Amino acid sequence: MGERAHRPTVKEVAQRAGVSPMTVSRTLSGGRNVKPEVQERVLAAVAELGYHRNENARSIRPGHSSGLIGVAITNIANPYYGTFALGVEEEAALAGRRILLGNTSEDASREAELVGDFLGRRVDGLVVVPAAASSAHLEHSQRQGVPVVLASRRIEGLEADSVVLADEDGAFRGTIALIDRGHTRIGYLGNALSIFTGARRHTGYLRALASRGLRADPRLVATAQQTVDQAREATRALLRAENPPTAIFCANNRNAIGALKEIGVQLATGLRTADAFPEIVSFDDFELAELSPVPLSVIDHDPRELGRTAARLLLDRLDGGGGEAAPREIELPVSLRLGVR
Amino acid sequence: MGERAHRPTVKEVAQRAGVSPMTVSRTLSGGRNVKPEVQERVLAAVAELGYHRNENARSIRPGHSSGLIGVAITNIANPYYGTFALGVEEEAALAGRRILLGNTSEDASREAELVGDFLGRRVDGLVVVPAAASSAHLEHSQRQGVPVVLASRRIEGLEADSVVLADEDGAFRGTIALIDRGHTRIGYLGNALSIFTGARRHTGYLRALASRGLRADPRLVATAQQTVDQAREATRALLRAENPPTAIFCANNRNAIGALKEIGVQLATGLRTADAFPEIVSFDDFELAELSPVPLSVIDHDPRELGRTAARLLLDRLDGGGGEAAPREIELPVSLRLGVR
DNA sequence: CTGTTAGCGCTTTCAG
DNA sequence: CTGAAAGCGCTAACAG
Repeated sequence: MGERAHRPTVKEVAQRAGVSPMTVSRTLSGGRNVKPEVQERVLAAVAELGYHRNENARSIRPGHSSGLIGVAITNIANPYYGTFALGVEEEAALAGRRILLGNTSEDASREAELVGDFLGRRVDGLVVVPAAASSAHLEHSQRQGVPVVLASRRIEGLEADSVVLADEDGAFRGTIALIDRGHTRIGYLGNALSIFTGARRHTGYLRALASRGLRADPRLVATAQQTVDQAREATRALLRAENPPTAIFCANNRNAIGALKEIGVQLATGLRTADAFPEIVSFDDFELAELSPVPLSVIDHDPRELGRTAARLLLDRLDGGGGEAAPREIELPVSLRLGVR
Repeated sequence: MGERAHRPTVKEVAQRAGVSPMTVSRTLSGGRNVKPEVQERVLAAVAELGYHRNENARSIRPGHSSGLIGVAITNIANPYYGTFALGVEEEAALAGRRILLGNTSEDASREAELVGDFLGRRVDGLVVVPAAASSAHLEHSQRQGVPVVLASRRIEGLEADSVVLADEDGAFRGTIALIDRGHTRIGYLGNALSIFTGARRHTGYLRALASRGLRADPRLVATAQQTVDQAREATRALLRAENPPTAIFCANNRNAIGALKEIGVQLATGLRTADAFPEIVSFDDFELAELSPVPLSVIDHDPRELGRTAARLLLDRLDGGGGEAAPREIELPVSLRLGVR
């Protein structure tokens, strides 16, 4: 397999083409001031040897950059973030850049480590879905001239470009939709309020209730679920309550999927019919939403576009010369799709 | 934001600590042969300046490697591959390595480009879900001493470590299960037969039919769907056929989800009841499978484990000294989960 | 225990 | 149009 474990260098290419390393370098950088026939010889040597410029060596020269973008997300396995990463990757690839991907598992110290590592690899910039509100490591990055773009979540007090969703607006409208359909006991399943989106969506939910003169019942609110299984468990608890909700607002797809799974399983026992179970609104669309056994509406948005936008914000700052411009804060709209099922 | 756009170097740290660059270097590499009190001074300077070793500069020194693993997958947006990437990332992180991620969109030339770029960045190795059977660029990588691990799909004639699923076995068992439930007209939805998994799963399906004396009806076989929407379309065509199938074998999650969506939508019209629709077997589990409106069985496996295994094969070759060992070909078992719904 | 020298692969001067 | 020299940030190897 790796018999001839050797990566050719400029020198070897030069030797083979009978020129100096500089001529090879020039040829590979566009060929300005190199006789066409010499270029041909160089290119031939490159092909024969299978030469690839060492980008790491290039990147240590002053002025040159690594062409790398560090991407730190909280959970690649969530298709939402996978799609987000795809958006970043696409846009980065268009600008000739590559992404370094790391998973933080929603862990702040892991994120700090990751950022440190990224800086060591001389990334040109960072796209981060922050795991927590701590920002020392991100400020550090900025101070070294490595811009940071926050995606999906902002951090209080950190001056950085950011792109987030209209969380509160979406949650508000979704909850209002439930109230309009006659519900007054509306449960809430979301992630921790300490998380940016968690807090904003919860606020939207509360504001909707208040705007219609409804009082929130804290016993119907669960905000600690990170996984589908935890969401199922929370749903089970909600359904077992004395006076269970007739509708549930799910603040993200993990929770909506957990709720629907639990409802599906309980339905399969045949003890109760579908209309005995709560109607659902989900922040985040997800696959097979249309198979929901209960009425379902979805607050829809495009994670890929979120990724693209984050990348574009970063690339603008890197290539667009706007290195010192004021932070841009973008809020992407969401759309309410009623009665997906 | 980037006011003091400056990344400190060893020299500056050395100066600040009143030592030579070598002492800084030694301290950062474990501190062998450096007086503890001097180490402290160095570490203090590092912290004050926010110094990070330039990994790119380190990696050009002989013997040192980049610590990067190039990962080329066909579609990050598919949660299956997202989870796969997570597995690779996890295992790489345990070995102190980072992943460079690229998306090929199932496009062979894009894959070749990506591999070239990865080589330029001096990755230690490659994990590839090959988009096509072409392997020149991968052999090239191996020749330069950069090992390649193939995941999910193998390439005929390429000597490389690989980890794939028991595609044929799974498809065989899934199809047999349908036959055992009395079905004789069994449709097939899969991706192109030119794709490794496509061919293997199709073979398993055919072999199952043949083993029970059933003849495959080519009009019930569709093998060109890459997306959920294409799968829906294909399902619609199948259901509209003169003598429609009473069961469908779906060779991947895109196709199963498309089929279930189409069935769900048709059911919602109320023209026919659920038992008028075909029973489904899906190769690949997926979220909300339990909400299927028709009986569903699943050929289950763990993409994260696939990713971990691929990474481990690569790391073994890199760190385990087994640089020249014969290629290892792993086939992960799959499990048939009958009656998920 | 610490510093000096040299050179990794590359490219920006500066001379031809 | 082409090459020689110098140095990017870092660390083996060799003094001391």
